[in-house]
Amino acid sequence: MSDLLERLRGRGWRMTAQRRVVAEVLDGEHVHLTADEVHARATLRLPEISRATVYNTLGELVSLGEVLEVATDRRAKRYDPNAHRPHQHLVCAQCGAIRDVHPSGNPLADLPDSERFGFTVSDVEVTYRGICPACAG
Amino acid sequence: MSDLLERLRGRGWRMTAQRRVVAEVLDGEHVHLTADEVHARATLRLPEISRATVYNTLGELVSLGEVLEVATDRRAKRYDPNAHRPHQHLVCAQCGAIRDVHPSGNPLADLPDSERFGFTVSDVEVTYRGICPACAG
DNA sequence: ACTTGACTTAGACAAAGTCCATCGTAGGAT
DNA sequence: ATCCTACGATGGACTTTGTCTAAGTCAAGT
Repeated sequence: MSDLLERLRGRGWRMTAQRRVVAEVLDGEHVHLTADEVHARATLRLPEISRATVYNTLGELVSLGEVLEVATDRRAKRYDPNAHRPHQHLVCAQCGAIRDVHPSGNPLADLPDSERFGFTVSDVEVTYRGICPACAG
Repeated sequence: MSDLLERLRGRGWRMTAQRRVVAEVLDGEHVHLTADEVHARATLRLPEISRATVYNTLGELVSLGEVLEVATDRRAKRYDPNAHRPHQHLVCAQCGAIRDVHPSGNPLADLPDSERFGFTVSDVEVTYRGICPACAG
């Protein structure tokens, strides 16, 4: 799926070997990688790529709306390449595994104006927590 | 409200000056403080209290279910003394301010069995994001 | 092919939190 | 009231995750 690369090129993204590799890593595996995991995988293809570049590129992809940042705790942020279809996350409290889920309903609509305290609310993030089948034994 | 201190003592918590001060700081202000903010306030009453002790005590309070940890991004975790009444959070994307909110509806019910992948789902955390009035100018 | 400004790099730096060896003390035992 | 001792506190080193900077490199338009 080099749709991603095409879209980026179409937006005037200057294409470099480093950016291509980072985009391909994210596009290739639909799992939720940390920045360091992206760096590790990128290094396999482009051994000299730097950490800073991986962070910069991930940040750009997030700004462009091509990738979502998922912060479930104070550990490393994870990057979710499934940005085009809205979804929420189901996290195993024991092993940390993450699955994309698609709940019914619109949680934004559940927050009445009287509970918005003057905020301009633009987004809602729902994290379900539980025990995955593997951990439940 | 030294209900908290009473409860802790009743549970066999060994009472020290440091723990009392941390518990009082949390119990006194129903805002969402970071560990460093708790430390700063505790230091006013007990100047020699260490950071490690504040971290340890906060961790114990969380384990005991008296305080909730709120990790909204990769900034510092915040500690929420309002653990007895279920609620969700509204976060300012700019300054990080947090408000408790009470949405209508039950998000747990919005996750159909077909989207649970065999997980035993026990909890859901909803974070609304936006810009607070102060940051909006 | 040249030029230029955007991109990359290594490493220093920073924020938040954890770990550890050692010292101190709360609270039961005497 | 004093003593004991296991539990708690301390400060500093360390770790993890991420940001910043100055200097070098290169993609792409001309």
